Amino acid sequence: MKNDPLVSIGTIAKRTGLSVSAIRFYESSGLLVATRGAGGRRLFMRSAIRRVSFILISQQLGYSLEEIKRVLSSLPAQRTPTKADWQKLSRQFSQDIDHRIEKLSQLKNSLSSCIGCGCLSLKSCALYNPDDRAAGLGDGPRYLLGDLPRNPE
Amino acid sequence: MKNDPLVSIGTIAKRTGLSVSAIRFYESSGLLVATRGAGGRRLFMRSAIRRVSFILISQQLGYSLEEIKRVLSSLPAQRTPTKADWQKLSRQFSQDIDHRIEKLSQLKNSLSSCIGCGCLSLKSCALYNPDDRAAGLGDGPRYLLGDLPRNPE
DNA sequence: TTACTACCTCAAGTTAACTTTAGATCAAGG
DNA sequence: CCTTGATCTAAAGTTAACTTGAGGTAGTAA
Repeated sequence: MKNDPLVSIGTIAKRTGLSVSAIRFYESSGLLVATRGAGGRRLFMRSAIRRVSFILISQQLGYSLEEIKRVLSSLPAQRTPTKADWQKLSRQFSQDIDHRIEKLSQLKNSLSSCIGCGCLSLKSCALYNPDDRAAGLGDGPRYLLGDLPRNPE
Repeated sequence: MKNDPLVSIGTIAKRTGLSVSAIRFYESSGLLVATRGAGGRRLFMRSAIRRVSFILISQQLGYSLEEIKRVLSSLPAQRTPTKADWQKLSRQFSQDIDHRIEKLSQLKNSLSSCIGCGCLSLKSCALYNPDDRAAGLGDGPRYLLGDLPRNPE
């Protein structure tokens, strides 16, 4: 049993720290695949544990389940993914992490120049108005960090 | 009007890129304070723009509105915050950013050692089982990255 | 005067990511 | 044989963070 290639939902839950219901939910959303055994019970390949791990890490990086699903769809659902399969995802992941680190560094820099300026002068604060330090122009919308808007009104 | 100390909700919306309804929502949740003018219209201090900026940035860092509210509660709600007021928050923020950068770097390291190991051997993968590289012990739950669980079942 | 446009309130709707509840099945242990 | 524990399904509930809708007021432009 210990080395059975197919494991129960409870095992996945214990090994990943997730709830059984969450794993059921992941399966029903198509993030995981399971065959069925006696009495309709889900049977997962052991590699599903790794898949769940990947999902959890991705979530911490801020990906939605939909996005994760898209990324994971490049993995073979049927056979156990190979080294090369994971390597591809990992490289992509690594780049994304670099991206995030860079964004955070930028944010930190903006923040310290903001401390410098005292965060009081709206016209010169780098955090408030990053593209427009020298300008003092009109008063249209100014987005923060350059990656909004999110405004549909 | 341009330098009026009190501004309309529409102005806040334009300057922050947020929707009017979101700002209304923030006020009703206690994240922003407004007085009322003619016909019950909200009047915000100009400093509310900065406050909203702070909220947006914090959200990008993954804080919930509740947490942000807690942090912002250390700012004076009535008078316009001073340089020192913002500096305190900024320093705290900076530390948090450092923290996140460090976590991401760790993640990236784990990831590359995982590429090294091929992500196939569950017993030796650093990402899968960071605390337990040498061990090969029993099969209790193993959490990722050391900061779960989130499992209430 | 008639349109706009910006604003108001209150209630209900939305989406993501799960959890909870209720009622049923099934294998193993005492 | 009976109970316990793990599992199942289907449907409804939950929380955060907003948006949308309905119906109304108020000031400004043609």
